Order: sequence, then C-alpha cells, then structure tokens
Amino acid sequence: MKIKDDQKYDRLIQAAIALLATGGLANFSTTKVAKQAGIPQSNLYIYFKNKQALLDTVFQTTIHTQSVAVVAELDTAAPITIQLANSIKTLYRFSQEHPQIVATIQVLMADVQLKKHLHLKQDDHENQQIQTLLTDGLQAGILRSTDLNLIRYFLTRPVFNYAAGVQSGLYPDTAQGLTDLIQMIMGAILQPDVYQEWLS
Amino acid sequence: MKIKDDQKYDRLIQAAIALLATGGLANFSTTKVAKQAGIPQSNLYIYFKNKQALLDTVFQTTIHTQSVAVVAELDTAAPITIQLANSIKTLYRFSQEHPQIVATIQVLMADVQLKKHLHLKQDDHENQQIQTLLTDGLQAGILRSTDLNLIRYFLTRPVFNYAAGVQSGLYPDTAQGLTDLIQMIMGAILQPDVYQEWLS
Amino acid sequence: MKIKDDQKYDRLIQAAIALLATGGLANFSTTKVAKQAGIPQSNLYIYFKNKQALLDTVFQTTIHTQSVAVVAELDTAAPITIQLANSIKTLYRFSQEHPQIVATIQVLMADVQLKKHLHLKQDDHENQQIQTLLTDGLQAGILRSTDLNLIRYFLTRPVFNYAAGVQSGLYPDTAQGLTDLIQMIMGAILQPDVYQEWLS
Amino acid sequence: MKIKDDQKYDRLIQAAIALLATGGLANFSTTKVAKQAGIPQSNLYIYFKNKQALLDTVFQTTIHTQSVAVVAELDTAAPITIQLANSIKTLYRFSQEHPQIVATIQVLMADVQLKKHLHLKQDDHENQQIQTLLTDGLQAGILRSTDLNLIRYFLTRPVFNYAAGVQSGLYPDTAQGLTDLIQMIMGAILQPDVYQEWLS
DNA sequence: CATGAATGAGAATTCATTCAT
DNA sequence: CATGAATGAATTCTCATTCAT
Repeated sequence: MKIKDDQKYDRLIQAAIALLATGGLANFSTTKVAKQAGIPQSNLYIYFKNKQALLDTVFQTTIHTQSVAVVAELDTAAPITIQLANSIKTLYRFSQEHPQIVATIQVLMADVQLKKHLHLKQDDHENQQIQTLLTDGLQAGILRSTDLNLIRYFLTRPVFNYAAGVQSGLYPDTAQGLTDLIQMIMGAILQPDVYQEWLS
Repeated sequence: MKIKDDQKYDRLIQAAIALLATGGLANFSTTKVAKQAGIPQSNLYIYFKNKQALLDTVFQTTIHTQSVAVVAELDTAAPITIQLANSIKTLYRFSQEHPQIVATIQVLMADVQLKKHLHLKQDDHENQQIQTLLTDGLQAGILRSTDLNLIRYFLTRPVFNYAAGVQSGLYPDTAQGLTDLIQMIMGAILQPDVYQEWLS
Repeated sequence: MKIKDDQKYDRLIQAAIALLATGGLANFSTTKVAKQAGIPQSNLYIYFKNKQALLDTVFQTTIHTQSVAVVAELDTAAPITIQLANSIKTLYRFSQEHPQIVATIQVLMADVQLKKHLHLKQDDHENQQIQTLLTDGLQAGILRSTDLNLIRYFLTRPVFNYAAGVQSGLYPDTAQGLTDLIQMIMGAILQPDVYQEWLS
Repeated sequence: MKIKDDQKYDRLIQAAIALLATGGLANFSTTKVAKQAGIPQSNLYIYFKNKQALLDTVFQTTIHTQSVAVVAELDTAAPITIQLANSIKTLYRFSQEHPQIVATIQVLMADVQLKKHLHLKQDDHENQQIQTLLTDGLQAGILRSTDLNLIRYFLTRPVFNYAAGVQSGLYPDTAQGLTDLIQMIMGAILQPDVYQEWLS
C-alpha cells in the first residue's frame, strides 16, 4: 500500500510492462509479475492495493513516459505543422526504442474493463502541452475542425501500429516507410489546403 | 471435434463474441462461454479442440463477417475513390449495428499471443475482392504507393475506434462526425492530388 | 454445483460438522474440510457453490437431524406437558449421542454473518410438528403466553449447553442433573399453576 | 508487550469488540483490528503477545464489564429474590445499551478454541459478589439446589438472547416481553414454592 | 455424441508474525 | 517504543482439460 521506499516498486512496474508486452492481459498475473520482479508474490500487495491498481499504475506510467518523450523533443517555437510532423517522428523513434512500452499501451487500451473505471489523468504537464498544441492548431485553422480525441487517435495509434509492424516484419524497415506514414497522418489531420502547402 | 452437427457450434461462437466484447480476453474462459451458450462445459471440446481453437475461430468468423458486410455493398463498377469512401461508410454502419463483433475484433487484434500463431486466411473470396480493389487503386495511382497493410489499417481501425467512441459517448453521434472521419481517412490513403480532386 | 450422484456430498457435510465441532468457525476452511473428507479441495465446488453454501447446508442438515430425532420420539397422544418433558429428555439423549452435531449447531447459531442471510426453512414436516405442539400448548393455557421463539429457546439451548457441559466435565453426569434441568426448563416455559400441577 | 503506556491499548480492545460484534470470529483479524483502531498493524504486538492474547483480553474485559454493570446496581440489603429479578433487569438494560459487548460475549462463548485454554479468572471482586449472592440463595433454599453454573447460565444467556432478538426484530420490544422473560428465568432457577411466593 | 465428475494448477488476496531501523 | 516492510503459509475460488459412462 505504501509507495515510499524503494526500487521494488519500479521493478514491479517494469516486470508488469514486460509481461503485458509479451503475453497480453490474458496471461498477466500477480504471480508472474512478482516472479519476474524477483519478489515474493504477497509483497506485491505492499506496493499496490490489488492487481487492478498495478494495472492502472502501469497504464498511467506508460502513457506518461510516452508523452514525456514526445514533448521533450517539441520545439514550441516552430510552426505547428512542423511540430506535428516532428512529434510523429519522435513517437516513432520512441516506439522503436521502447517497443514493450508501446505494446503495453496497445494491450491496455484494448481492455474493456480498464476503460470502464479508468480515466486518464489529463492534468499532467506533458499532456497539457500536447493538448495546447492541438487546440492552437485547431484555432489557427491548421488542423481539421473535428474532435480532438480523433486527431490524437490518428497521431498515435497508426504510429504504434506501424512500429509494431516493422518489428514483427510486417512492414519493411525503411526510411520511406516512415515518410509515407507521416504523410498519411498529416493528410488525415490537416486541413486539405494546409496539407497541400505543407507538402511543398 | 467435428463441426458437423449443429447450431451449438454457432451458439458457442456467439457466446464467445458476447463475452469478449463485454469482458475482454482476460475475463474469457471456456466455463463462461459454455454457460452463456447454455451448453455443458465439457461439450465445448466436442466442437473445438481447445480454448485457443475457439478463439481462432472467433477471430476468423468476426473478421469474415465484417469483410462480407463491406464487400456486399461494394459497387465494383463505381470509381475506386467512390468505392473506398463507400466502404468506410458501410464499415461504420456495420460497426454501429454489430458493436460486439467490432469490439471482439479489436480485443483479439490486440492479443499478443493470437498474433503469434495466427495468420489470417487470406484466401476467402471477400478478402480477395477488397485486396483487388486496393491493388487496383494502387496501380491506378489513386492510393498512396505504400504497404497495403498500412492502407487497410487506415481503412478499418479508425472506423472501429470512431464507432466505439460514438457508442461510449466519447465522440458525438452526428452526420458531420462521419463525414469528417471519411475525409480524414481519405486524406490519409489517397494520393494528395487524387484527394484534392475527390474533395470537389 | 450438482448434488446428484454420491456419497462425497455426505462425506463433505460430515467432515464440515467434525471440523466445526472441534475448531469452530474461525478454523473452518474449505481446504480442511476437503482434506478431512479425502477429496481434492477444488472438488468441493462441484458439490457446493461456495463455502457459504456448504455452511448453509450444514446448518440446515444439523438442525433438521435434531428435529427429526426429537419428533421421532414424540407421543402425540400423550398430554402436552409429558410431551414437552419427553422432548427435553430426547434432545438431551440426542446431544449425548451426537455431540458434534450439537456443537456445530451452537457454533453456527452464534455466527453473525450466517444469521444475516440465513433463514431456517421452517417448512419441513418435523419443524411443523414441534410448532404445532407449542401452539397447542399455548392455546391450552399450558405454556406461558409469550413469544414462541423464546419458548423454543428455553427448550433447546439450555439442553445443548448442559450436554456440552457434561461432556466437558463442567457439570456432573448424573440422572439428577438431567432431572433438575428438565424441572428448570419446565418452570420457565409452563404457566405457573400448570407447572405446580405437573410437579406432583 | 507491556500494557503500561496508553489508550491505544483500549482503542484496540474497543476495535476488537466492534469487529467481533459485527463480523464474528471468522472475520476477525489483527489487520482489521489495527486498522479499525487507527494503529499500525505491527504495533498490536506491542500491546498483545499475539492474536489469541488479544481475544483473551477481550473476553475477560467484556465479561468483567458486564459483571460490574450488574453488581453496581445490586442492593445487597434487599431480599435475594428481589436482587435476582433486579439483576436480570439490569443485565437486560446493559444488553440494550451495549449490544456490541453482549454480541462479543456470545461470539466468544461459542468459540471452541477459546474454551479450551481459557478459564475465566473467577477472582475478581464483582464475580465474587454474584457468586456470593447465588450461594446465599442456595443455602437459604431459595434457588434450586443444582449446579451454580447452570443457574448462572439461565440468569444470563436467555437475557443476552432476548436482548439480541429484540434488536434484530425477532422479539417485540415491549415491557411485557421483559416481564415474561424475568418470570421465565425466575421459574427456572427458583425453588417452586419460593417462586409461587415471589409471584404474589 | 453427450455429459457430469474429476482434478491439479494457478489465480487473487489476506494473515499472523517478525525484524530492522 | 514505534513502524514500515517483509514473508511464507493459507484461503477461496476458477480454469482448462480429460475421462468414464
């Protein structure tokens, strides 16, 4: 229950990520997590109220890690289109470097139960910054004037999917592939005329 | 082990879909499926070799159902862009009418284990037809010249996601919403100049 | 879940009684019951929905067994006072012969949780007969005109307690002891004048 | 291990009583007691050697509290029959005012394990006084000449049961009910002729 | 074919108790 | 003294699968 002291907390989260990435939710158990973390199973309950709390934490952590990675590379002085394209690139690089985190996010996003009682804490700094970028883009007439969640969907999930596909061999690992992906996503989210302009 | 006899086979698949749609893979068990189908647990093994075989079948079935629905509405005589846009519309309507099937597809698509040993049988008629449409679009310079799997991804997953979002209240249920979605997807998959043309 | 086939069901109940009688509710576990019954623990769930269902059944069974024993010896032709005194004697003998059943009843009666969701099925034949005896006694002006539950309490619990006390050595095991007990109970439940008459 | 220091000791006992009264022995744990008392779990072991020691203490405490309440109202100058009747009344009032204490006593009295290694310390002042009252009554030919424990049983347990029954709605909460109860108990424990006399 | 029963493995939790700080 | 952390045992229950009838 207490998060206080040590690295065991982190070990558990890392173990959970590894487990979720390779086995999915169906094969996820506190027993396995604990074993992977090299910790007696019952100790897991010192750090997390229950299995669900661990999953919640893993979800928040992975999402946050990814947000941080994207935001860190953001050049807020640059034009919005540039920022958007760069954020895709950054996210792709992140996905390549941390495939387990991305796999975990995908697995958890698909969970029906998780969705029910879990609302992403939208209040962290990094998320705010991305949200700001998008609302700015919207107001500047750069982004299509549709639901922001939908735009975010296009900005992230195809990237995750592509990165996973590259890793599994479904997609070829070429520079052109990423370029294509970016153009597709931009074509989806930008206002048509802005997209034309951005292309050149 | 044989599929021969009866409607219990279908009952099991329907039960599995309902279960997966509402509880996800983690809550899926042969016990529950059998109970939901009103069939003795052990009888499940008459129709399916094991749990995994049931899941495989469910995956094939749901994917196939969806393909059939899309293809059924396809007007092969129409211009490719029209066919594409219509297929999105059809798929969206299908998702609205069969939310459980779509939820099941999403859940199973996210499963890491399933991916490993499961290759979609690409040989059914409906899939061929869609594949043909896409290769035609590619060769005609209508679609972006990138991996067909990626184009298929853009053609389906955002639709599933949007439909689910509408149902959960995340997205508003307006005609404009669907129009936006179609334009986004088309913007993603069409060659830019074709897209411009299609817009008008 | 199914009670159908065999003696394992009974073995489990007997094991539960033995366990409750010697260890109380706090030491009662499905693990121990199953072990005592010589059955794999998980098999317990074939016969009982869960632990509580087993306890409920044990409660009903023990209560019923005791009712049957008392009613079996009842001479419905005899005067009511005689019947009452005899039922006490019978109950005492039963308690001596089946100390575990009585101990189990006492243990379960004291359980706070059990009380909440458990209502004795008052509809069995034997219970009806006792109830009839008491209402008859009430209408004949033989029993004190107070709540029947209270009268039943006096007719049973002191007997259980006395029998247990005799067995544990708290009370001496003499014929006089039982006579005293019967007189006390009769003094409690009979109308004073009837009691006087009965005494002689 | 020492009782010395503080009110936390009492808090633990009160918490234990509350827990036993509402959940019974089966749901009793040091974890819950400590939480209810607002004390770190491990601190419980500062005040009590182990779980059993806590239960023993709770038993002694509740029994003692109840004895004190009864004795406090005792008018040793009054006739023994009056004292007995009054003690029942007092005990009933106590049971109404402290239902948790009474429930705890009942729960602990039913515990098989507790009985084994627990002998009430019969040496406290209040207990002596009650014992004196009873032996006096015995020698004066007022009480039936039977085991004193049995008489004590009749003097207390029906009262507890009745009070609990009133609270749970099993018995109606009327003045007549209490009067009936007292007459029943007196009928049980008094010599028949004394009882007759007491009635008038 | 159909099915109830069986079963060992694992699942999530809770617990009583100890110990180092 | 006080306390958070630790831990192994135990508990309830579910599961996937097999088998005898």
